[in-house]
Amino acid sequence: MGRGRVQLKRIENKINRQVTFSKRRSGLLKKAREISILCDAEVGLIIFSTKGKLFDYASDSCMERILERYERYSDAQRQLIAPDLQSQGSWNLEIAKLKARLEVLQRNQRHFMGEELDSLSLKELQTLEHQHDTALKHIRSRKDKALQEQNNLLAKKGVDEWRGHRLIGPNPFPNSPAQSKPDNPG
Amino acid sequence: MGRGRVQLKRIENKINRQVTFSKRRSGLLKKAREISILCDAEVGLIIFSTKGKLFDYASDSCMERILERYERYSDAQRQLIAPDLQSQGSWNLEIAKLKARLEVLQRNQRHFMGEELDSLSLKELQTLEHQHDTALKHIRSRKDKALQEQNNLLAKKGVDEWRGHRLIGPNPFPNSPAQSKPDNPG
DNA sequence: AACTATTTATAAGA
DNA sequence: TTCTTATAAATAGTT
Repeated sequence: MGRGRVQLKRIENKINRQVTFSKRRSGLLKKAREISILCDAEVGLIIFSTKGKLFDYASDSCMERILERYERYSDAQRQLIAPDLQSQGSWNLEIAKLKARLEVLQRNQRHFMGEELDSLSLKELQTLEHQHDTALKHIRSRKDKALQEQNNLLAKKGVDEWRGHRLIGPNPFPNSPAQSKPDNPG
Repeated sequence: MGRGRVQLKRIENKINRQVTFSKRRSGLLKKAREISILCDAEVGLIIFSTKGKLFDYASDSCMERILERYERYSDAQRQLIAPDLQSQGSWNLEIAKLKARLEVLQRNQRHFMGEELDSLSLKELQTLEHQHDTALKHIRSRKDKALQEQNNLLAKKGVDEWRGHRLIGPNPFPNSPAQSKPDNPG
């Protein structure tokens, strides 16, 4: 709906993707609200942006109730395989599970930071090294893009200021990183 | 969108309501799918009809994962805003804290793996890059040591076999892996 | 279910 | 981000 058809595939341009997300998000939330009111339906909508920000809508009854109902429904369909092993003492169990997960994650993180490496086998070390290489490639690529964007912005902004002033050289903004930031609207 | 405006209130005619529900439901599900694909967002949509029938959509990762993430997010937020102990006692609080912590760690880990980088600032990217460089140095150093040790072991084994010795039973060279100096024939 | 007159949503541009 | 506008899509009422 707009000036041109759109293919159903990820929008590669980051700016466009962000703008489209913003527009469609509000459209989707609006329609969720409409159907729930017009048709007396219970609706829960959860949206996480790429950046991990949450947007949600829940009809009259709160999201908690809808999710509960959903899980009851799912459970019912799943035929209730596991009965009531968890009722009272489940808190301890859940805490234990969470702690175990935390433990594993923290250990992983230390390894990623290059600590506690003695506990790793040669093969694990090689895997780790490879993961770093891959991650670094992504990070550098993303960083370069960010730099480029910043430079473009600065250049655009700067051109006007330079007109009528002295020109120092062909490239007024050498690739120096985040050091020189003029007014950065935050 | 249709022949006549529609007021945002429950459609009283049952038949109309049912028909509208059916049409709008498919529209809503379609749009949920579109935004998740176009904008690379994680979307979960749950619809219960008046009659209690369930319709839902979840982007790539299953609904379970989205709901989990939603609850982690909510918990984390609630934790930040109101550190209230709920009715059940301190268990909930502890679980909430652990979950919030997990959320942070998992996010970190994704960044370490070179994922979800869009949410990072240029400066954060540079820090991340530097951490990787440091970690890689440690890992490579440790790996090289491990390789050396392995070579030493192999070399020793080779020498023994060369001499026609058979290593059966207890290790004649108790725990001195790195130090071992096989007499070099040469 | 189809059809179609209209209203809405929204892509692109400013 | 916000507004504007041309167009694509969705859908209300009809058949």
